Amino acid sequence: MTFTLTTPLYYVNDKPHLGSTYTTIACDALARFMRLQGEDVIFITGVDEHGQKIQRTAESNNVSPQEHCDQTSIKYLDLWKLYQIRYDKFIRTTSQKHTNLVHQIYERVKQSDDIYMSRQKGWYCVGCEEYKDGIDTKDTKQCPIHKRDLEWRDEENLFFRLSKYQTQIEELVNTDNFIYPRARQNEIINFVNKGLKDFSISRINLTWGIPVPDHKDHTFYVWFDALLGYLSALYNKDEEICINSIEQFGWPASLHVIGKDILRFHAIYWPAILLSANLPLPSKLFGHGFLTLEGEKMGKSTGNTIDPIDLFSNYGNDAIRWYLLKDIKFGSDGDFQHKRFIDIINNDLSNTIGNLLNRTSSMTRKWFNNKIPKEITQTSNSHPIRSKAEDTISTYLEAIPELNFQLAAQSILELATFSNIHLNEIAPWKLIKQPGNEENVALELYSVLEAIRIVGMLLNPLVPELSNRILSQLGEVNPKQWSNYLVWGILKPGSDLPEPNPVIPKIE
RNA sequence: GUCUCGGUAGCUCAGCUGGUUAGAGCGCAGGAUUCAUAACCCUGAGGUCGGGAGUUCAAGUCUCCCCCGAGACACCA
Repeated sequence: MTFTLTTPLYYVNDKPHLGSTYTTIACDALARFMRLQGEDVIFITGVDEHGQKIQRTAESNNVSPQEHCDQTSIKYLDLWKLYQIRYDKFIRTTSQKHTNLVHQIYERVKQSDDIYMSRQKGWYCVGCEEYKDGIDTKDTKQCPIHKRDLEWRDEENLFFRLSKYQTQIEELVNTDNFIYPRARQNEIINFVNKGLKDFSISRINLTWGIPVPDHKDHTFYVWFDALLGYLSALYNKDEEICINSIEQFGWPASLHVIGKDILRFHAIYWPAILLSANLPLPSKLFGHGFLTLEGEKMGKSTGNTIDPIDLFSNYGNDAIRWYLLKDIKFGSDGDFQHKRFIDIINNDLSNTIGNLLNRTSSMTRKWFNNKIPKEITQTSNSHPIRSKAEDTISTYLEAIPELNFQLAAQSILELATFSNIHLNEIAPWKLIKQPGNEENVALELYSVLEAIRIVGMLLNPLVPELSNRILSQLGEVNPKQWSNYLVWGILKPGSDLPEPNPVIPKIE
C-alpha cells in the first residue's frame, strides 16, 4: 500500500511565489513524516504548462511557449532544490507521457459515452477568459470586473457529461473524511445539490494545448489536461503509459493538497472524470488557505510580494519552514509578518530548543568527561521528562497525519520548554557542587539529553537540516525509519558527546 | 441578493455538548539566576469575549437583529 500525495500542478505563467512554496513545504513535511513511519511514499508535484495565458506571456517575452515553459519550470525545480523538497515525481504537462495519458483517458471517457460535441454560447470576457452568466438580462453587456464590453461567442466545444454523475458525486462529497477542512465541505455540498451541469473540455482557437485526437482544431481545456497530470506523473517513461497498469504505479492518490480556490474542481470534476474512466478515486482532499503579507493581499500589481529565493538567502531553509508550519494553521489563511517571523525563530529555535541543547551539552561535557552520562534505569523509568516526552510523541503522531503541523510543532516546543523548566528547578549546577550527587545529576542530564534527541527526531519532517544538526551534536544520526528510535533510552551512556555549537543562529 | 465561516488581551490565535476569579505564545514591565546562544526560569500589567436585545439560576459559549472581514453561488489553472 503506497501513500501517494500531490501538490497542485503549478501554473507556470510566472515564477514561483511564496504561496506555492508554502504548499510544497507542507506536503514535503507530510511526505517525510510518512517515510519515517515506514510508508511507501510517492510525493508528486509538477507544473501545468498549457493555456492561453502562457501563450500570451510567451509572446510578450518574444519566446515560444515551449521555451517559456522550459525556463519557468526550471525555476520551480531550482526552488524545490533550494528548499530541499524531496519529491518523487515531477510532472510537466508538456511532456510526451502526459499527452499519451490524456489521449488514453479521453478514449476511456469516450467509451463511457461521456463526450459529446455542442456549442458554447454566451457573453465572453477576453480579460477573464471566461463566459459570464446572468448577463442576458442586463442592458449593458459589460464585464463586472474589467468594465469592458463583452463579446458574443458561439463556439463548438466538446463536453463532458458531468450531469450523469450527479448521484455518485453527491454521495462522494457527503462522505466523511473526503474533503478537508470540514468548513469547505459544505460549500461543495451546496454546489452539488444545485445540480451539476456538463462542462466543456476542449477549446478551438487555442493552439497551446494538447490536441484532441479526433478533432483537429480542438485542444483540451485545463480540466481535462492539468488534473490528469496526477496520473501521468506516476509513470516513469513514455512507454509505460497504459492506464490498465496505473494501480501498480501508486494510484489512487491518498491525498491531494490544493489551494482552496481549486477545491471544487478536485472535489467534483476530477472524481467524475475518474469515474467515467473507470479508475479509483483519491481518498482525501485538503484545501489549504492563502498567505497574506503584512496583512495585505500579495500581488504584483500592488508590489506586495515576497520572493521565496530572497527569503531563503536571508533566513535559510529551517527558519522559513518552521515559521510557515508552526505559526500558520494549515487550512486557514495566514499572514506573513517579518517581525513575527524573527521573533518566532529566535524564541522557538534559537532560545528554547537551541539553547536547551547547548546548556545541557555543556554541563554534561564539563562534569562527565565529554560523554553521555550513565542512566540509572530503575528511577529513570518514571522520570517526569520521560512521560512528557511520551505524551509529546503521541500528540505529534496524531497531529501530522491530520496536517495539523501547528499542533505538532507546539508539542515539540512544549517538551523543550518542559525540559528547560526542569533544569532550572533541579539546578544541576548547584547539585554537582555537593559531593555525592553525581549519580543523580547524571540521571537528570541523561533524561534531558534524551528529550533533546526526541525533539531532534520529531523536528525532522518539519525542519530536516536543523534536525540533523541537533542529532549530530548528540552524536546521533537521523534514522531512515522511526520504529525503533521513537522510544525512550536510545542514547548510549559512555558514548562521546561532541562539543556544542549554536545549532541555529539568531536573526538580527 | 442568498448561503457559509470568522470578529476573544498590543499581535497571532485556543476556548468541546452554556457553569468556579476568560487562556496560550509573542510583545511589554519587573524579578531571580549563571549550566547556556544577553540565553533559561519566575512574577505582573493588559480583555465590558464586534454592538444590541432575548432565553436561562447561569452565556465568549444558545436565539434574533445590526455592524465589520473573508469565502461560495460553474468553466476563476
